[in-house]
Amino acid sequence: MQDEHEKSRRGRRGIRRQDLVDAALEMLAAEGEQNFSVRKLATVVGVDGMTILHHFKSREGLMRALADAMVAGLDIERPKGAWREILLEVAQRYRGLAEKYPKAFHIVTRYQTSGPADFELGEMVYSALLDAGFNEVDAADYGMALFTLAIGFGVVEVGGMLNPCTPEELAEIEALDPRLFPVTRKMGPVFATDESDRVFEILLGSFLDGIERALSAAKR
Amino acid sequence: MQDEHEKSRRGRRGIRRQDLVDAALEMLAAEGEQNFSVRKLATVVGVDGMTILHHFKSREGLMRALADAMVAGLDIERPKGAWREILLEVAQRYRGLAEKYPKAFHIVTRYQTSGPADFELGEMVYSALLDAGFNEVDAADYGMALFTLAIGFGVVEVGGMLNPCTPEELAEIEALDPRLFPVTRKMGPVFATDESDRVFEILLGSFLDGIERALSAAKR
DNA sequence: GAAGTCAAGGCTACAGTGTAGAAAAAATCA
DNA sequence: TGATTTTTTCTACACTGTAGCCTTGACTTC
Repeated sequence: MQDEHEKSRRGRRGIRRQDLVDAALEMLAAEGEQNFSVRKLATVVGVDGMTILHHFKSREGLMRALADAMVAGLDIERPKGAWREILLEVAQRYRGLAEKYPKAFHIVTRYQTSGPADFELGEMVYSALLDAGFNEVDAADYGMALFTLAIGFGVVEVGGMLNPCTPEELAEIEALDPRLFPVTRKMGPVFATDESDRVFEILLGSFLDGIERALSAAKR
Repeated sequence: MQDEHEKSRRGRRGIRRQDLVDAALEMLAAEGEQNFSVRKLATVVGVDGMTILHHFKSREGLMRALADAMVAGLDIERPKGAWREILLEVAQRYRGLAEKYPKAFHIVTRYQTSGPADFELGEMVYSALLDAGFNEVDAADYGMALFTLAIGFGVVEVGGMLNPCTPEELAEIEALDPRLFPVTRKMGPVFATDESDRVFEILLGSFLDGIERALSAAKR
């Protein structure tokens, strides 16, 4: 917290905190949280394991730093467009982040308590909603809904739920009793196609349309 | 998998698989994944740790069983109402499940690959969407969107992002530069209120409205 | 310059973890 | 009965996060 402005300071052996975060993020995204360990990271970076813990207090402290680094990596420059473009951009960036760190993105939900961690991001979204015509209470609710939608979708997507059915899963569906599960059996082939883009479009589109409807209802 | 139909069979020492799952779920929900261990569970149940691993092959196998047990615990009886009531019910049940197991719900996203694990749940949702007038492709997409929305919201909510701001977080907001973050500062008091119900309502409401719009557009 | 202060970084030790494999005990089958 | 399979336990091993103590270097202060 207090040394937020001197991230690039390096110690005696040239260890920059940012380098540790970058290497940790790469390893975490590649191997997953279960196979990630402080000691493995240490050998990759070439330092003693305890050095890393000295920088982040604990494994959990490191994880928290990684979550912060990820949302900081969104780096959205404030766009000039209307509120709809802004919100769309934010959601797409979150999705891109999830796809960039498939096995690491879920930790964002664990350490991001009470709203967006990045204040610039929040300022951008909430001011867009106020400009659109919401009062402060509604702007807060719809803004939180956007972050919830974006992050929630990302977690579910990288969790694999939107992946096309594997042949084994498809076989499992086709082994179902057609009298008990007629619909699921009939739709089997559809589940074998990639639906993720369409699901994202449906969820975000209906949410943005819902905003428009709420705005026009308020003006009336 | 192969002994799905004989869950209540008990071995020499009267250990039922379901008892292990129940105890594990309770411990996991109470202590969180980080503080959960197979050995701790074993001492609580009163057996050797390796006995549990024999039943579930590995820690990951146990976790997978817990994820399955959670979605099985949704136990939604097929309601008679229109599609809108059915989808609303499913989403609310998922939210209730997340709130029942706050520290455990996120594992659902990790092991639930390619659609809802519970085929009865899927059959219910997809047939409702077909009855509403969707073709099979659209029904699949909108159904997946519902599960994504429900599970994603649950994960974000139990992660704490929708909790009201704590006094410390509020102080942090009020310490921001008013020239750089005018909106965020002005909205501080709003963030200190509980927005979770409203966010759920907004997201689910606009999604269901989006379905209605898509249906009427298709009929035209 | 010298002395003192403090953070960076490394070493060791410890309790706890998941897992593999062998062994014992009970249940099941012939 | 005897043979075999499954359940349960035991033992051992590599690995984990963490605490405490140490050395080293950079910095401040006189």
